[in-house]
Amino acid sequence: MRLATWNVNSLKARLPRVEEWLSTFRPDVLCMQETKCADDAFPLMTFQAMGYDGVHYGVGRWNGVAILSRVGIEHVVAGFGDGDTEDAEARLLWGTCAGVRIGTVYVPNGREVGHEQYQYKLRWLDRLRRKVASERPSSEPLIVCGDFNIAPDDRDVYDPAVYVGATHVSAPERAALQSMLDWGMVDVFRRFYDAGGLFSWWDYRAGNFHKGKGMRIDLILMTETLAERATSVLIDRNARKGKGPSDHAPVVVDIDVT
DNA sequence: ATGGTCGCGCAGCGA
Repeated sequence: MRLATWNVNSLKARLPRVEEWLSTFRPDVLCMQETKCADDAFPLMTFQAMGYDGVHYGVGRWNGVAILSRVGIEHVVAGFGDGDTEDAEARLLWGTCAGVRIGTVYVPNGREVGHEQYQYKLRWLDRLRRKVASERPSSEPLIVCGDFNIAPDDRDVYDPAVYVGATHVSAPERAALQSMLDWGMVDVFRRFYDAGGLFSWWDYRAGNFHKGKGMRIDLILMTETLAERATSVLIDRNARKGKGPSDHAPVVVDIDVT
């Protein structure tokens, strides 16, 4: 199975790039974040014409998540579906593709440390951890991928000094991510790369992409039973180049599920 | 030149 995650930063603005990318990589599953569209504006037929089924959860303008699959999508759940009051923002969507339970996540940005949005981010991450643990036993195949808005460690930012005191690197955020890893999820990218300087997001401003000033905040977490079958991972930074890119690059994993 | 970007949606905010 080839699975990818990509924060597209508006599906409407990015559709030509997404179509081009799909036809090149032909993933079995593509999880998207920040579609910024409502469900009735999701261009499902465009994807169907390319052989993909798709589900979307969004209310327009901000956030919005989607899953495309050419190996089927079943048991779709929008949001946490944990019985508590549903989050007002569309940041989480689940589906089962070829027997693998998959969640696409757009973790809140947090704005700045201590901000009300930062507290929301930490609460959201804790709720995600509980949701993940209730979704499947850690011994079973489970993938949670997307824009976590967390750089797992200092290798994942271009200059740790720049980010002292900032969101995305704070100890509580990293601890929240670590608690999911402790439960049994693997940041599969790190199974293949030890180096720093390998990023998935670069600010549009000030030519940061061309200066190599980025962060790795788009993650594919999977349970060990899948991670041990992963055969390759890459961040397609070519997708960040050229005219009209998202500020995020897709992350792709190949898993031998035969 | 002394900042430098996008997207949404039409001002200014969020990232």
